[in-house]
Amino acid sequence: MGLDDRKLAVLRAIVEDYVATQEPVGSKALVERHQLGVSPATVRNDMAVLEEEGYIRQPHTSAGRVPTDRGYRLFVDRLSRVKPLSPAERRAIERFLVGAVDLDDVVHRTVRLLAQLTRQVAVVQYPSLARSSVRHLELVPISTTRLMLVMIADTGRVEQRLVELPAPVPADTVTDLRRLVNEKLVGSRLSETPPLVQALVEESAAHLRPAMTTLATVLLETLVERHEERIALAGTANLTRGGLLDFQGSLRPILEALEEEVVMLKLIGEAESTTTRVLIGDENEIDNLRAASVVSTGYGPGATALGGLGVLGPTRMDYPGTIATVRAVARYVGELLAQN
Amino acid sequence: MGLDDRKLAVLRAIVEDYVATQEPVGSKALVERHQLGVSPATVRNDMAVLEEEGYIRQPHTSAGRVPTDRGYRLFVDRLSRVKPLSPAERRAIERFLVGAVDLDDVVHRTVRLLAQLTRQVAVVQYPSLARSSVRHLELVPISTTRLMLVMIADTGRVEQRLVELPAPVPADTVTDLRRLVNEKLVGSRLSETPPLVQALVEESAAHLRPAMTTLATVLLETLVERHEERIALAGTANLTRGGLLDFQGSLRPILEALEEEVVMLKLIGEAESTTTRVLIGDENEIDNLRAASVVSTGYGPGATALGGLGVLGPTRMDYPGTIATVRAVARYVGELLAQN
DNA sequence: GACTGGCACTCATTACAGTCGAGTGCCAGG
DNA sequence: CCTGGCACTCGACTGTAATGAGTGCCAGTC
Repeated sequence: MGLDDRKLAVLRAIVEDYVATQEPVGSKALVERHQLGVSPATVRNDMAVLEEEGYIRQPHTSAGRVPTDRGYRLFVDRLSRVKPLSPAERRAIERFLVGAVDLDDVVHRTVRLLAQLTRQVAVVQYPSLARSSVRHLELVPISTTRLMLVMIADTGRVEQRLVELPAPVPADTVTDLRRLVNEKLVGSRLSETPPLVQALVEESAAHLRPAMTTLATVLLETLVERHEERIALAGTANLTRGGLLDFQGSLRPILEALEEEVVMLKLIGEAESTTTRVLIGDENEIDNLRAASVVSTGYGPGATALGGLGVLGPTRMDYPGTIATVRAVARYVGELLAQN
Repeated sequence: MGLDDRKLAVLRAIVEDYVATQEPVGSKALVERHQLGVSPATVRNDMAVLEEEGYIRQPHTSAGRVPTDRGYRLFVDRLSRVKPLSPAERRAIERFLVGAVDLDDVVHRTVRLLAQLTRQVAVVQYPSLARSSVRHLELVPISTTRLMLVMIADTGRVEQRLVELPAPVPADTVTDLRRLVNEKLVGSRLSETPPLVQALVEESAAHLRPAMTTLATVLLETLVERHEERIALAGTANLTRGGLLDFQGSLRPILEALEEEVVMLKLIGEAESTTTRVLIGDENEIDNLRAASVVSTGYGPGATALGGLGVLGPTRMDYPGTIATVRAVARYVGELLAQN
């Protein structure tokens, strides 16, 4: 497959023009707008090759060319230069994230910021519980047979669960329970707690045993096993930009996918590290998103990811700009969380 | 304005047919589907009157009639009979809400349930902080100069805030602070706390004074004053049902409005009681929602509302069914929260 | 006075034909 | 290997005609 430099330049030009104008681009328009130094006819020949190789296609015979998913892929991998953020964007990021009062606030601000900067749909995963460690456990008596268990993670996440005790327990028993679980569990990663919890139950004094057992069950079942991951969304209105040309006419499948937390988590939460991933069109494993592209990355202090974030938009998107923005936001959020 | 019984029957028939078919309804079709006992010509005369009074209109001269917002209003106020829930729906509600592990879970399940049953966009407000009372306050030391303040409300809501202390405080000071704030504030409604907090600061011993002051500031500023209200959304994909006929072609304004928490809160969170409100089309004060209708109600254990919930859909919606569902879900949620 | 059948009229929708032009593929020549 | 030229394709647009659902009105009937 002989893709010489000029053919690549043509592909790049096609992608850039198409992203900008949203209209199929013809050979004549190309040579006018880009300094390719050759005639339209030559470009046409190059286009024919590019089409044969599957990088571009014609919507209909008498129309210009449009990049295929494969074309975008090549563009992203080899043709796009990193686009540095504008000072304005840089400032926007900083300004947006100061003054956040709690984790919820940080996440909400982040997702809105991301949606605003990229003008696409933004998704931010809350710091994963599985990768957090326990900072404090609190037991608040609701009644004599009910406790509220509150877990505070080092990332700032707070989860609460109602615990129905098998028998009434006096206040000082609650105090004992609280002391014990904190002594044993504080500081350890949530994924490492099961044996510790087990030990807690076995070592606990007889009068604490029943309460401790139910407590342990709630802890393991609702916090560790089905480690609740959460996400925040913003910018769905951006899906309507570009008329209904993007997403082949219907927003339905996209909106459906966005509402499935599980799906979204799979999409942006899989990353263990802070590398950036780009999924273009049908590279997507989720059928509903075959007409969309996703740019995602992990964020966290250092190179390990606490969670993922990303944006979703039409395959016809400004990849260099989007990638730069997603990375920048992730870095800022990572720093912000590291401060806590 | 002589709207005799038959004219009202005609209006009802028009609304019902139009909601069902989504197409302008003509005089002939009407007499065929409903037992009106008169000829099409007579119906036409009635229609002419209804149109003159502004209850229906013609999209174009040679088309059938479509209800206006005013027509829907009359229908809702005087013509619709309450539609009892089907046993299947009743069961769905019960099944959906058991097994919720915490407040977040309750809210998420509720909003999804509502979206599913009504096949529209559902909005659920978290129990309002302003109307909650304090169940417990916890202070977790992060470092010697940082505390995490965790407030647990009687509704199950948990809020956390970071407190930056002016000077390092030893552990037993934190214990003192914790005891003091709990003694003073537990049990009181959040809206009543300001004087209590004020008193706390003034009465506190000299060595606690500085820490207590900042603590009080955080409490008042981030929890009481800008009482953070939160909402959950679901079912946005339902906006795309009915093609793009509803919402006059663009989902844009609707999606934008849905993302503005403030707007949504105003829409569904204003109700102080558990009465049901129906806003039809341009009765809506929010411009973006002039093409939509909203059915909302307050929910809570008794007649006072802890928060609001509702659905948003096209003006052409099944009002009786939607109203019944919204009420039923609100009642169940109210009961569920009362159990905590 | 209220209802009805009949009839002329309106107008969105659909189908069809024709024109236009952007863009292509191919080829012969430099 | 590149280029100018040329025939060709086909979507977009325009204009016209046919279709038919639905109406408003009127004269006649109960």
